[in-house]
Amino acid sequence: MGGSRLAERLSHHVALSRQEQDALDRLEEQERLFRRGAIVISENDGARELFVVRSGWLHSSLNLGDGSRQIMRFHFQGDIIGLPLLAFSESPESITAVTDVALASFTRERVAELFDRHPRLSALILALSVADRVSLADRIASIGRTSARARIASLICEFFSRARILHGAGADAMQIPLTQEEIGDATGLTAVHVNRMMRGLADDGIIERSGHNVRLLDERRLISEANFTDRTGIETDWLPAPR
Amino acid sequence: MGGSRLAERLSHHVALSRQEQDALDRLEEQERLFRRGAIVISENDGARELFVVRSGWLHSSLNLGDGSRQIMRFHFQGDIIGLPLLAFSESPESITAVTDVALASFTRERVAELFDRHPRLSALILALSVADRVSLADRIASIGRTSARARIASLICEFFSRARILHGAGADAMQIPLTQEEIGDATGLTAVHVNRMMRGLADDGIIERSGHNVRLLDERRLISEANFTDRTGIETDWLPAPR
DNA sequence: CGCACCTTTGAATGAGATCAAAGATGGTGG
DNA sequence: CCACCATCTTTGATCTCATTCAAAGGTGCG
Repeated sequence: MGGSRLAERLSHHVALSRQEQDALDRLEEQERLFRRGAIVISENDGARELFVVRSGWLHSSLNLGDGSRQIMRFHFQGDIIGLPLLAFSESPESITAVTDVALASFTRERVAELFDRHPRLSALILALSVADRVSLADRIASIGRTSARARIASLICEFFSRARILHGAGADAMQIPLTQEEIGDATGLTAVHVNRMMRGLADDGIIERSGHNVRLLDERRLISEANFTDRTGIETDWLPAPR
Repeated sequence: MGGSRLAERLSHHVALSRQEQDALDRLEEQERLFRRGAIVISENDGARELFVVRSGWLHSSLNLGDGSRQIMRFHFQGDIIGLPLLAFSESPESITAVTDVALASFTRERVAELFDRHPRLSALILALSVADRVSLADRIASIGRTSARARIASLICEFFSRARILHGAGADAMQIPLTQEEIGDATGLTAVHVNRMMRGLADDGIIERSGHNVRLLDERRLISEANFTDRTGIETDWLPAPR
């Protein structure tokens, strides 16, 4: 089963005290499995729990009235999902499992306890949430002000950058278990146009594709076409003392 | 000078203890003024302080390589700005004063103190930050999946909804001190097209314009065309006990 | 009063959407 | 193990919404 995935994530940034480690372990006592395609939290549902991703890919999305969908963000191991529950009783977004996933669930009362007892962890969670917000802002700029090709390039950059946190820095190839429709829903494009753009990137020798595997051939060019900025490192020197 | 604007904002949601009130007042000891157009925080600058907006409008934006700009979010009285400083040493975004503004500045060490001493305020700040994130997500859906007309409508809805928190629920008219270029930069459109869409909304009897004043004539229709969801109320029953 | 900036309108262009249909892939049950 | 069916990818043709380019009015501030 292994320890807390959130603790793993946080310990990339600070050395956790034993008490902090324990508190985080307790958050992940409840493990739940969902199949590929399962809806973990449904838009406008009274959500009751938050989750930490233990393994797998998910996305959060918004369904527009006319049947179209916007995917806001993808979630990986160590991510906290369902944070909107801290502000709203009905979930503003749907969370869907992209692959089979294992999640650890906990209530917001657990979060209250954490804030009460562990100021440093609380501040760190705020910092992560702020970093997440900045990524969303980057996505807005990508969708609002760049070409279809740049949006696809940017999404690929983001996937590599986030995968490298989990699986080491070197990798130049990875599985992206998404359909072109999902990529379109994340970038504000149609599946057809996603296909043309990905083909374009491959034809120009920037990436190589086979099935859902993507290899970077010219990473520098991809980054520059995407206008991509890596936002993985976060600042921790200001945090309050651990308990 | 008056008390803390952040305290005012938070007291819409919970009754603050005397100690909490005092802690927030201390955050806003330093008042600073900026003229319309001034850049408060510049992208890629080593930012050193956070701010609470005491009065005026600002926006945060990202400048793309090719000279285009994306405005992520507008900020009003009681908003905390510069939160990215909690995660990044260099600001990922620029903050610009849209009107003359008064800001209260404080350091992240003050935030650390707050987390150490006031778990309920900390949790509340996280909740506000999460609510802000949800608004950004709504904006992504608007830009990624809706027509130019709907994006403009949605922005107008957001302005009214936020203005009503500050100035009472009834208002059906307000000043929107933005140029059409700024509206375009926020919605991912060109100024020319913003003009056409606003004219369209006015021609169809949905809004009425004179100068920068906008009056709602058919609010229901505006909301429905915009696919707008109001996200102003936030949940507070889960928060830890006050100190 | 004059100049800079903003708004408005028109005409031409273009990026991405839509519609349609032919391959490829893969999971399921027989 | 393989055949079948649903789903996904790929490609072509056409259309449309928003951009671009251009230029004529407004507005307000110094």
